[in-house]
Amino acid sequence: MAQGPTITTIAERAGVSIASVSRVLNGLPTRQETVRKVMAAAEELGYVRNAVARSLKSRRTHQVAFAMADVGNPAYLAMLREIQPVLKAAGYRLVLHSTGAVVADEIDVLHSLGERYVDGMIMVPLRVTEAHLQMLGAARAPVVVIGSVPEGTPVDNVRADSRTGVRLAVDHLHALGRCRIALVNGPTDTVPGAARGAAYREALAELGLPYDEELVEIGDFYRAEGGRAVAALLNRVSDVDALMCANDLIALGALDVLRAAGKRVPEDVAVVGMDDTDLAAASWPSLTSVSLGSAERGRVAAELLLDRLQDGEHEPRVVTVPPRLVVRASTTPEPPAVRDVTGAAGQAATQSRSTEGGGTS
Amino acid sequence: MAQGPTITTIAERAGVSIASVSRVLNGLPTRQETVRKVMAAAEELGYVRNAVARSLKSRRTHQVAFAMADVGNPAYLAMLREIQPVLKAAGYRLVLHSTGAVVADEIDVLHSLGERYVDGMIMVPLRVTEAHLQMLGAARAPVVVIGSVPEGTPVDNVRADSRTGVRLAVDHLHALGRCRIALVNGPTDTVPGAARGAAYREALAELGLPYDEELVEIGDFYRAEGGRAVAALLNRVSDVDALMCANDLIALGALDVLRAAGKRVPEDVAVVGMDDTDLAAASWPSLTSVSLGSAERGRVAAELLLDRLQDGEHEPRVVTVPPRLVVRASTTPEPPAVRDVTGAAGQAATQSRSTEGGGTS
DNA sequence: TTGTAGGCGTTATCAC
DNA sequence: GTGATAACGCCTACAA
Repeated sequence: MAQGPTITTIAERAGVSIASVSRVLNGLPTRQETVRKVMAAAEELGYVRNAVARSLKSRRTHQVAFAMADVGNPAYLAMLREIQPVLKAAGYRLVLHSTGAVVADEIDVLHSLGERYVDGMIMVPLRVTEAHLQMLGAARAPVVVIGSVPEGTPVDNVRADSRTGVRLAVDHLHALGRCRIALVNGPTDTVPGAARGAAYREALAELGLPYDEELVEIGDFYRAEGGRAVAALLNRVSDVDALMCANDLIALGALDVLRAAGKRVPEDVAVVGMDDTDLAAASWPSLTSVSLGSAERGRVAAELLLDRLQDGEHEPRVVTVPPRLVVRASTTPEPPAVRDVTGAAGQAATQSRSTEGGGTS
Repeated sequence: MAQGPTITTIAERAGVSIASVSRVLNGLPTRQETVRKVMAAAEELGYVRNAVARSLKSRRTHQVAFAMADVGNPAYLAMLREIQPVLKAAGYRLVLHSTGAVVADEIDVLHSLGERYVDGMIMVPLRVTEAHLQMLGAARAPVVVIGSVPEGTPVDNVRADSRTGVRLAVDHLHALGRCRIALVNGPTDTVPGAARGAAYREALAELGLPYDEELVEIGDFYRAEGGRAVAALLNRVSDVDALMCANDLIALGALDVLRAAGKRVPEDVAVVGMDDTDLAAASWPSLTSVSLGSAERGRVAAELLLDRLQDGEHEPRVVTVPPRLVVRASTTPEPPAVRDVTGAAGQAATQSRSTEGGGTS
């Protein structure tokens, strides 16, 4: 781990100036003889260009940050899986930020954008506060936000359509003859929690079903918490025949609790999750879930950012990714060979790439 | 997105030299009056220090790279989830590299270490070639390898114990009265594939069971491939009563195929996976799996790297993480409340943190 | 074609 | 205490 060689070292070794070395290294027109000498010296010394020095000069790091609440969340991982190859193909490295659910940390990450160690950022805020908007307005590098921001925020924005998503699910349950459809939600002060709560209410109204507060339970977006919430719900209301869960983890918790309680799924209680993560297809029974296009949102975000990194100046763009209902065993006893129902008529085919494996020694 | 202010801008604004600005910013002893002026100017200008320039000077980027074959692989993700918080707590950012299964890409990543855009690296090579060893020997920054490298390789090394892991699984199956235990493996020219193949053979020998080539099927480490391999196997051999799968994805594929073939799991065929990913607990039936301590290996690797980044020079260290058999429904009809069997007597409690959730709008 | 020199934004070593 | 000034490693006018 000795001190690595620099262009100066090479210059001395080759008996030329550092300017010539730089030229050769960058493929600028140079005499053959010089090229040979420099290349030889570089080779012998095992020279590798210093990316930091180069960035200082060029003002480009070829790095992009991805900031989300939690690396362990399968929905974010689905985004990550799409973002990574897109950026890599364009010659960018991906820097990960896991902020926890702490708003201050998100602001901090946004602040650190100013340190210029990345050329841009993709961010999935859990809550969007005034402080967020202020930082976004003052950002010194392009930012793409996954999740809705108010009109006029000067960043590109990739949205899911929770509203339609929840409606697809509720319609599906209703069509199966379910009338006591409960909502198991996460905290309502989060962006997704709020959206899904409102959408649930709307969907019921559209179907002419009454909104019953008894049928709404707030927990958190985790499996254990979801289970607890469902237990509380069942304890309170006895005639629930369907659970609309605000994400897949909650839904898995629901399955755990229902099984323990001796309820059959879907005969006694049908269950729908959200995000359509890998866990949905693997669960027991397999889980009907609303895909909000995590993978596609990630891919689109990466593409928007790359575009912005190249061109620079357009108006802020907003892209909304349509949801899809993926029907599995938790709502229909005989899973109909994975039927898909698309939310927006004939929209972009959200190709959720199959999870790949690989051993580890 | 105007040109950001630098210490020079601040110096002018505050009417002092850049040296003083730097001192104030770094908390070095300075007169109160000067401190005030500089802070005020910095505040007004919204100054954020340039990480690149700072790195050039300090020769530290406060970044660490994590390189693996595929961001989509749950085993690597388990590592990632542990690595990230450890590094973050120590003030490091994580740069992700997904190399695909391509050896050349791994070498390339190792090469890029020389660009000094990170202070160190954690790598999980799928194969370990001569080229790998050469690059590792010449590395200009500390590297920790997850997966076995030959004695004498000058890097810290965190290993799983496939051998014991496979033995735990095979013993378990044998104890359940299974005698025709098949192996569904991934490519045998990979580190894990080779290790698991050899371990299977050993485990049978120890139990006095015959090694039957008919019972070994090679596919790949993915769900679909695993399914195909199992189909081929069942087609060839009719009396298989247990499947030892080289990872969880293969095992899930096996469950798919067995179900389609009308075989009951575990009554007709017992199934064991490896890596104990989130998918194992969520699957249908839930999957008995050998945990090779992905999470712990990640955490240990991060700690070794941090230690090396601070101190610098010790001898290369080797840490082996013990496997655990996690028994679930795919081998015992009545899952015994998730019984754990530890591979090494009373070893470090591999605390596999429960996957956390979170909604996304 | 090639070399000299200045600058990217910081930090750190000097004299003052 | 503070202010010039020299690095850090690279790129690039501009001159030769």
